[in-house]
Amino acid sequence: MLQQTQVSRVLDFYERFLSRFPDLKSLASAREGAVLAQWRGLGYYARARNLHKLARRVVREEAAVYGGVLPTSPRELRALPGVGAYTAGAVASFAYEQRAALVDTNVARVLKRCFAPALHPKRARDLARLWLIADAVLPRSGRAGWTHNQALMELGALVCTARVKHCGKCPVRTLCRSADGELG
DNA sequence: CTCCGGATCC
DNA sequence: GGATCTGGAG
Repeated sequence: MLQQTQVSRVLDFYERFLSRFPDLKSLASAREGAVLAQWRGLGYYARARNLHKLARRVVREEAAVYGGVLPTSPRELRALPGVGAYTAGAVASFAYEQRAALVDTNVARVLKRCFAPALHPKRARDLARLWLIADAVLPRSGRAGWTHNQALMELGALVCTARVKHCGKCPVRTLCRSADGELG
């Protein structure tokens, strides 16, 4: 749901959706129409269809492989419908505490401003470089990586925002290559 | 690279 | 009015 959609907008849909489909099994046994009905109003309906396919694949078709549970490595997650590089990294890091980098729109902006101001995250070439930076600054352990990734995303969501950045309140302004203000 | 939804920010 | 939002598929 959070793919290209603001958290504040997702919250209500998330609660209602999980109330209707509490786990992968219930989602897999539902009709696609029922899933889309819960999704109505949120937009990007391919996400709903992909999530439904994912549930059926994990629970039914490849139950022998997955055992009804999501895999833990980014590479395996990436192979599932609707799961790209970001979502794979987010699930591996946040759900399973694996050591995995993740670059969403927030992290891309933070890393760009902090380490590589000349890059343009919209270009695939430059985004790939930001992924390399994300991996380079990622702590060794999965547990520390969880905190690190949460911190990067929070920084992007609350301080290093897209429209109005708040460099004066930023904890890493002294090492940021794009920071405003009298401090460098 | 384009398309996909719609609320919200500026 | 345009940009932006915890992207991914065709």
